[in-house]
Parts: sequence; C-alpha cells; structure tokens
Amino acid sequence: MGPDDAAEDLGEYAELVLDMAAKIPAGQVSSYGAIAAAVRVLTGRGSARTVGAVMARHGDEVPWWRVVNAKGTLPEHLRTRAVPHWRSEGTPMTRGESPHVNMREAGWSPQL
DNA sequence: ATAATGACAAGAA
DNA sequence: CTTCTTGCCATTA
Repeated sequence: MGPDDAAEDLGEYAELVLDMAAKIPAGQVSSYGAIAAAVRVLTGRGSARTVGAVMARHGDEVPWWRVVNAKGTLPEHLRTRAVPHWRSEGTPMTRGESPHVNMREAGWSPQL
C-alpha cells in the first residue's frame, strides 16, 4: 500500500457524500444540489455535478434511489430501477409514463 | 496547459 | 410540458 491510497481510495469528499446519502430516511429523497451545498459548507469544494460523479462511481454502496435531481427524477435507465423502490417505500410520486418524486412532499435536507 | 465528459441546475422561450 | 443555453466543477484524456 502506498502512503496515500488508504486515505485516497475514496477521499474525504466522496466519504461525506456517501454518508449523507446513507442518512436519507426511507420514503424520502434528497437532491444532488442539496447534498452538494451541504458538503460545500464542510469542504468548500464540489457541486451538484461532482456529487453526481461520486454517485456514478460509488452509488451502489448506498440507497442511491434516494438521491435524485432537482426535478425529482433520474436518467431513464436508473429511473426504471428506482420506481419499485419508491413504491415499496411509499415515496410520494406522480403516476404516468415518466414517474417522478414529489420533491415538496418527499424532499429531505441533509443534516450537517 | 487545453478539451471533452458527466446519475446536475436554473432560466428563457 | 419540451428544448436550448449557461454556469458549474472534478475527472480523465
């Protein structure tokens, strides 16, 4: 092991993002932007896109379906897999062709 | 150092 | 509702 990989394999930034994602209550969701804002207070870095990059790489380690975009949706492929979870968790959402989460009811603010 | 790429966001039309 | 434009910032080539 090199001198910096143990602390480097994830990085504190990714750690914080995943921690917050793991704390989102079932039946509720948080957004990339909200998480990014919270992590920015602690680290001074990152943005919604950066959080997205972390989720793309490590999302499978946490309840990724509870992290959605500001519109309450996810890209086509992921949304298909997320709907069953939202349903079983009773997450407030619309019905129809392209279902999306009702952010006003299901939105959750990351705890610092 | 520049350029292209994303599980994004907000505003304009 | 959709599509387009700008801004965003870490990562990768």
